[in-house]
Amino acid sequence: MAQKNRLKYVLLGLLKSKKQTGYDLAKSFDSDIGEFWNANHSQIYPLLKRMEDDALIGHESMTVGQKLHKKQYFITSAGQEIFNAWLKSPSELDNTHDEFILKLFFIDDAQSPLLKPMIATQQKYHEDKLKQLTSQFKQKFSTQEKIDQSFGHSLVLRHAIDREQGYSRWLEEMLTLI
Amino acid sequence: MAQKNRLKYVLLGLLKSKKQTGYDLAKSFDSDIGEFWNANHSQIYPLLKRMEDDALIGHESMTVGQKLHKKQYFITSAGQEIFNAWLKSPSELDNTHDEFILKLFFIDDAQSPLLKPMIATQQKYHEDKLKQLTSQFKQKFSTQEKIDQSFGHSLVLRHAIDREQGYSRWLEEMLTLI
DNA sequence: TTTTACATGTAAGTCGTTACATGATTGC
DNA sequence: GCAATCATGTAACGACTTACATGTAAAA
Repeated sequence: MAQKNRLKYVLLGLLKSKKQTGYDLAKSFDSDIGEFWNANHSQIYPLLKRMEDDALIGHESMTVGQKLHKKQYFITSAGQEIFNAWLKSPSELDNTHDEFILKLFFIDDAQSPLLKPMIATQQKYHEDKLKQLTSQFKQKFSTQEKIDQSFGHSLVLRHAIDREQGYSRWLEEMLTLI
Repeated sequence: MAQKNRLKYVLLGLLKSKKQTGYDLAKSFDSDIGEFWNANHSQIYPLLKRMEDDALIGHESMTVGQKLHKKQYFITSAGQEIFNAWLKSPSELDNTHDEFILKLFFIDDAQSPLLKPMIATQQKYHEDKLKQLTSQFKQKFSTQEKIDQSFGHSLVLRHAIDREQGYSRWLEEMLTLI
């Protein structure tokens, strides 16, 4: 019953490249992957425990300094297997929950005074986003070598950039229609 | 604590134009608005009750045939007010949960044999989607008059079409890179 | 008459967010 | 010494999905 738990696969995917603590994993969502997936530590820690119960991951305990305990999680072969199976499985697409789009749907009148300010706010938002993504791409993928090393990541960032450009074009076009 | 409840505003928005039963509202998500928002009747019925408790909506009971009871819901002035306030409030954007993008992120190697079939599947999906959206647009907005009557809805559909076109272009470009 | 659509609910479970709670280490 | 960051958890709650449950009306 209920939902997908794709976060499980995200965590496996992140652990595939290196051993990490729950804290490290949580941080990944602030940069990198945060562009299209999110999770808080309060969701991550319990899930890591469940995944360990299912033998998809394991951990090594470490002590840093005098008494700070860390858990370095790693992926097991069973984890590798279900991750690979997931990669090969059919993909689903949940609809974006874009509140601006939702509001727009309900604005019947092209002359509504709400439209222009709403569009302006969105333009600002998506232009900022575009700038941010573009600089992120330049920073992360400055050489062909770096692209080759994280090919999928580069494609995904490229897509995010395309998406923002498309969004901006659409907003621009809207203005000509009102 | 926790989440947005934008569904409340969707229901208010739908009730703004006409009185409807819970069943009617649930059906709206199969067509129209379903393109970018979804809800099941099991979520809708309890929410309608709560909204009525909050005096945002009311209902008239009707009997169809011999004994079938219907509840025709309508929006109250309080409901109108909070709906209008929502339209004017800042909009948030939840990230798309696109499983294909997520998988792609984890594919480091441009030579991975997984890539081509994954892309092919996505191309098929988004081409079909595009065709479906295009015919929907033609059917719903065949005249300028119809566009003017549901201006926001037309813009939203246009956006969905743009999005699919952009997605397809990006997939096409990916193929040239591998 | 039989199937499809109309119509309304409840139950159980997972997902995800916000808040609560605690403590150690490192850099300034 | 103090602030920022590292580090790990739990609690409460709302959102959403899937399944269970029931019955009527209209159309084929």
